[in-house]
Amino acid sequence: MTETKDKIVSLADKLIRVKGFNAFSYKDISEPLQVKNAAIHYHFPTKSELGLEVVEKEMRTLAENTAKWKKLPEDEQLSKFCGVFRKHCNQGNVCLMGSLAPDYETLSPEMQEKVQQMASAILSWMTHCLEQGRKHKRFRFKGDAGDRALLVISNLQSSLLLSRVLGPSAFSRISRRLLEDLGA
Amino acid sequence: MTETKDKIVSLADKLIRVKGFNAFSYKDISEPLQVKNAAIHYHFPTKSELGLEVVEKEMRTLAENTAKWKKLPEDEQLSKFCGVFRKHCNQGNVCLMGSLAPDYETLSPEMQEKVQQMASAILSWMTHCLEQGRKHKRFRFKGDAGDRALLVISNLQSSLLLSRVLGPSAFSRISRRLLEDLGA
DNA sequence: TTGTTTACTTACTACTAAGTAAGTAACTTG
DNA sequence: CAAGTTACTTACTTAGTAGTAAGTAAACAA
Repeated sequence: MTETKDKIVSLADKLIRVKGFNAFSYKDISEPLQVKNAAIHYHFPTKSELGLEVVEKEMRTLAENTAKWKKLPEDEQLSKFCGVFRKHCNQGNVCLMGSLAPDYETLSPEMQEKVQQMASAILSWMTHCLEQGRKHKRFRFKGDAGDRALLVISNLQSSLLLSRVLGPSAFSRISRRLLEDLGA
Repeated sequence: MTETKDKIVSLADKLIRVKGFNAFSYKDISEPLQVKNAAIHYHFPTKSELGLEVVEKEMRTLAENTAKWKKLPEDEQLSKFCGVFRKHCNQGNVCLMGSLAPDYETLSPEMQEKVQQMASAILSWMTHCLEQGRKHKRFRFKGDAGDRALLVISNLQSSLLLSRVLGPSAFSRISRRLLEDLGA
């Protein structure tokens, strides 16, 4: 991948998180990178294909991270996962899911499918993490691990959204309560 | 308020929830209502003013509902509140906060302030509900009621977003766990 | 009855969006 | 060294977008 192509994807990622997929334009990318909008179309013929690459990159990052954390105790794995969200919070970003889910109905079928895949990947990792963590007495919680995973993900996702509106304390209040509830 | 003006606001509300504030256009309103786009500008000179009216209407509805529920036990109040979200889920809507928070940075200062007010109103109602509910032994939970209120709101908000992507079971799984956790 | 307001329409402007066709300079490969 | 490929630019099209100025028919008010 060329330098420019990388920069386009990174900037698109940032723009999706800050402004939303439908609100950013090619000008928001071409101007700061000092290229013409046709240069973006050269690398990504359509906006949808650019969006796909952003989501795919995020999924690769998730896979890399979880692989890296694999040998840690589950409570520490979860803590690392929260750390990714904290970092985004500090940078004024929301998570990709939190940005793309509201726009879901306006996305191309290809992007819809990719977003679905990302959601499933996150959910299955979190489910596994909680399940194993409970088995290893790192977590204490009631009910199905899959249900609990949905709760944790939804809390982290919304904490970034609410932080936008209510200030960054929303994130820290939510994430702290979350981890305490799990007995982590 | 005239009939047309009412219909414009209702349709804008639906469009914000389904497509997002930046993704809907005046054509999405003028065509189904069989008026010209200038008619919308007559009632709402700018898109921002239309958005403000949608949020204000939502805040009035919230105030009406909570007033109506005031004498119910707190667990039933919360159940009614969840019912509003369930209804939206069934209609394929997300909540206004869930739709407007990701677009927050692209909104006019006036809309940003109004969205903030809405978030504060929801949070303060939920906090009061949980606080009183715990006092009246209707709820059991650890920690500050305000923190818990943030968790509940963030779960409901994200449950609608995730339902878009993962199907409506996400809502029911999250809301069921939520209520069980509170001992409601 | 005349003047004013309400609720629009007609016809338009200024702008921005994504996307494309053709050209080009530099690098790579046989 | 020639041919092709890569990574763009130039210049453009098409199709929207929010928003506006001027006109109008009907209802209402003095």
